[in-house]
Amino acid sequence: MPKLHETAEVEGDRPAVAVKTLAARLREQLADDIVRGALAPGVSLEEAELARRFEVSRTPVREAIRLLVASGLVEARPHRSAVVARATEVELAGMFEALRELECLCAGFSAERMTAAECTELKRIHAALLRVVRAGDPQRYHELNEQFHSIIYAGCHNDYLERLTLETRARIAPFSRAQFRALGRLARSHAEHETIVRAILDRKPDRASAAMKAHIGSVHDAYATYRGS
Amino acid sequence: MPKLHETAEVEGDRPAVAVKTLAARLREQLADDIVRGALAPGVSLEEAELARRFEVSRTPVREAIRLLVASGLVEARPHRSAVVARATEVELAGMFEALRELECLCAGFSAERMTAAECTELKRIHAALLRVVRAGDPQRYHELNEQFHSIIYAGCHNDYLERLTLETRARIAPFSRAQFRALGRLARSHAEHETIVRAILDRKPDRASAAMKAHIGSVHDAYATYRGS
DNA sequence: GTATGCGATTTTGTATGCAAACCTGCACAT
DNA sequence: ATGTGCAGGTTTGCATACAAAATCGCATAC
Repeated sequence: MPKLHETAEVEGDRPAVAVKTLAARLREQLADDIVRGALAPGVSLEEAELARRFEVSRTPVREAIRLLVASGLVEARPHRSAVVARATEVELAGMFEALRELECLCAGFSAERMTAAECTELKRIHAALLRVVRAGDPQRYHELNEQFHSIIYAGCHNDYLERLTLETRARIAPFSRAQFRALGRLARSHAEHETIVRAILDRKPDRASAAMKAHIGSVHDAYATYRGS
Repeated sequence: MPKLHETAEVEGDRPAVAVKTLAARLREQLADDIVRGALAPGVSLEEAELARRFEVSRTPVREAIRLLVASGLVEARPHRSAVVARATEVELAGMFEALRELECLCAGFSAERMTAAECTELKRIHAALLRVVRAGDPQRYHELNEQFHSIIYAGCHNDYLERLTLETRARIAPFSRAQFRALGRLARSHAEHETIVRAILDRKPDRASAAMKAHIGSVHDAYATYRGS
C-alpha cells in the first residue's frame, strides 16, 4: 500500500511545485496516522520496520521521526525506539487549557479581522453543520466541525497564531477520539457555534472569545466525562 | 572550539543521566547560536561545512537541522541549503502579537497559581532588576529580564503553555536584538514590571494580564521604533 | 518464586558512497 | 545590454555499512 516512491507527476505545467522528499512525505503520512488514531500513543516506531513498510532506507525514516519529535507528536530517547507521544492526565489538561485559550484568541481576532469572504464561508459551514445535526451523523459532524474551527483560526489573520492553534489541536487529537458520540452533544455544539458565529459577524471580539471559551469548556467537560474523570 | 566529541563525563554517579547524541548537542548549539544572534537570519547552513566545523559526519548535522526546521528556527527546501529562518514584517508582527497574548495568558494564570516559593523568586528577580536599572547595565538587564518573564511562564503551571511561550520568544529573538539600548527604557520597563508583580502577588488575574499586555505593547513599540517602521 | 548476571540479538547512532538536483559562469544569440 | 543554454562543480537526498547501546532470554543464586 505505501506508494511513497511514485515519481509524483507534476500536476499542470507549473514549474514552481517543489517536489517533496521521501522524508517529508513520510512525515506527513506518519503525522496523519497519529492524528487520525491509526497509530495510538505508545506505539513503537521502529526504524527498520517502517523502512520495510514504506520500502525506503532508514535514513528518510529517521529524518521523518526527528521532524515529528520536534513537533511533539513523537517522543524519543537515545538508543531507544521512538514511540507515538503519550501524555499524562496533567499534561493533557494543560494542552486542553492551552487549546481553549488559543481558540479564544483566534475567535477574538476573527471578530475583528475576518473578511467578507471568510464570513460567508463561516456561515456556509455553519449551515452545513446544521444539516448534519439533523441527519445525525457524528463522523461527518466531526469533520465539518474541524473545518468550522479551522476557519476561525485562519480568520485571525495571524499565520503564526493559526499554526500554533492547528498544531495544538493535532497534538491533542490522538487523545480525544470519540467525542461526539451522543447526539445531544451535536445539537448543543451547534447551538454554541451559533453564538460564536453571531459574535464574529457582529464584530464583537469579547463576545466571540467568551462564546468560544464556553464552547470549548463544554467539549472538554464531555471529554472528561467520557474518560471517567 | 567545537568540543562536541568529548566523552561527556558523567557528573556524579547518577546512572540516570541520558547521554545526549551528537545530533541533540548539535541542535542545542545551533539553536543557541541562532537565538543569541551569532547566526543571523538568512545565513546558510551548509551540511558539509557544519560537519567539518564540528568534526562529525553529515548525518548528525542533517538530523540537527531537521529538528531546527520543525521548531521554526531554520527553513529548508528540497535540494537547497537550509538557512536560518527569515521573517517578513507581517510574519514578525504576527509572532509579536502571539507572544504578547501568550505572555498575558501566563501572567493571568500565574496570578491564580503561583506558589509562595515562586512569588518569592519573582520578587527576588524584580529587586535584582531594580539594582541593574540603577547601575545602568542594559546587557545585564536583558538577561535578568528574560528570567523575570520566564518565571511568569513557569508560574502558570501549564507545561505546554510554558513551552509554547518559551519557543515563541526564542523564535522572535533573532529579530529583536538591541531592544534596551536607551536607559529610559530600562526604568520604564521596571516600572511596568512593578505593576505586573503587584497584580500577581495580589492574585488578580485580569490585572496581571492587562499589565502584561501594556508592558509587551511598549516593548513592541520600542522595537518598531528601532526598526524604523 | 524472585532476583541477578551474562551473552546473543536487536536496534539505534554515526560514517561514508553515490546519484540526482541545483547553482555558477561563460559562451553565444538576440 | 539582456536573455538562453549548457558544461562543470557543488550540495543535497537516499542507501548502506559498521560500531555502540539497549533489550531479551536464560541460566543461576538466594
